[in-house]
Amino acid sequence: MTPEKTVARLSLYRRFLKLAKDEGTSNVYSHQLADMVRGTSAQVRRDLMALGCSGSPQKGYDVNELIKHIDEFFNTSEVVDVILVGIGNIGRALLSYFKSGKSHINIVASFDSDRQKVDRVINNSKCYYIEELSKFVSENNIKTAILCVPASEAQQTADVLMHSGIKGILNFAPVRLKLPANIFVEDVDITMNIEKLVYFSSGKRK
Amino acid sequence: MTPEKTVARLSLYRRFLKLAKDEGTSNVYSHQLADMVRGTSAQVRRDLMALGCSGSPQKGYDVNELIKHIDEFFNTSEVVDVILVGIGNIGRALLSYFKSGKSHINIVASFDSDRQKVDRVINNSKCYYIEELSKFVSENNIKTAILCVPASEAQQTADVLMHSGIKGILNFAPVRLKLPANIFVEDVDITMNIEKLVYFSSGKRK
DNA sequence: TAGATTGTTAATCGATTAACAATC
DNA sequence: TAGATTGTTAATCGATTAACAATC
Repeated sequence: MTPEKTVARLSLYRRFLKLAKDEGTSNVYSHQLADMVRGTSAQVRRDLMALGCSGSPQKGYDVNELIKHIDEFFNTSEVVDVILVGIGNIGRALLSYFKSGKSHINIVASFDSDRQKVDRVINNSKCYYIEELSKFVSENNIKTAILCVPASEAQQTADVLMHSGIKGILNFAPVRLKLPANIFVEDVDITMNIEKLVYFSSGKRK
Repeated sequence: MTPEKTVARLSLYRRFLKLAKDEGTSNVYSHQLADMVRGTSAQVRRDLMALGCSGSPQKGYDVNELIKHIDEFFNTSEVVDVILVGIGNIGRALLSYFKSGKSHINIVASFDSDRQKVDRVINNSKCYYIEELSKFVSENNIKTAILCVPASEAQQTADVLMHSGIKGILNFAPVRLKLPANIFVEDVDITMNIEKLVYFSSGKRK
């Protein structure tokens, strides 16, 4: 229903708003939020309108009200359990990053095919053997997974995730996963990002 | 000149084509490449046309010719030196990922403000003290940087990068950098990605 | 030939941008 | 009031999609 880009921007607005709130700011203008997302103020107004938020001239938008609405949108009152598959360098970095628990997103368990890693607790989440994944996912009704396995294992692991009932995958493997359209896949493709970056920073930018 | 999305897709095409070549495939059809990028065959044909590549009915496109053209587009014959700032979990993961040297992108040096890390060689790249960054960048004519410092230090580090002559930044810090328009910034915002993922995998997807 | 794919043009779609009266 | 910002509509822009004759 809500377009992908709007969802992405709402997430960024929220981060900015929480910082603003911590600093004691009580109201913001659309152009301040626009700076945050490299967008325009009209775009921000449209996003917030879609969310049912209204502002006023002179005062702009109420920070607390916006946070409340965006929190509702993302349903942050409910903790979402997520699993992570593949304890390599990136996997470990993500576990470390999310252990803070500031977010409503919680990496409840991790999985690896390396027996040496199994049963260890890395950054608050216990590592299980990959074969236990299916059972864990269905028993705990997990819907979202972070996939950090090597490229060569990505597709077969994704298939397991799908059959276990996972509906969304954040894919760090440099491979395009072939999955049915009802599974939402978000690719984080760093090699591609760097190639793009090098291209545009080498003076070929329009 | 070339749109961002096309550049991103070309990078993906190349990866797919190299795999195909290794498997002995000599020609591909637009729909095969379309699968790779979750796009359409018409889109692929347009991208390749923009690149000056032409195919033929029945045979499609010649794999070697495409690789040649895309390599030329990305200028892969020339090794591009890139620096990395911030040896935390993500920084280390990236160094490990790029040490293979398969790509034309080479992380020549890394920088950190922690004296303990300085002078160590982590995954083929020596770590320097952050204060040496400016000198290193200008002396070695570096144009591209990967920024993995904590959010609190991101903006000030980005300012240093800019003043040193960096033109492109891959930003892993969950902060929107404020930089002039001539600096190309690519954000890798994992928190946002996960929030988006959770939203769309929780049944709210259109 | 028949059939799938090509290059290329035209139509569609959606998002962004511009514009402006209403508001505080 | 004057001025900046708001909600909202209309115009623009660009990318995607559809269409189709030409090709091997």
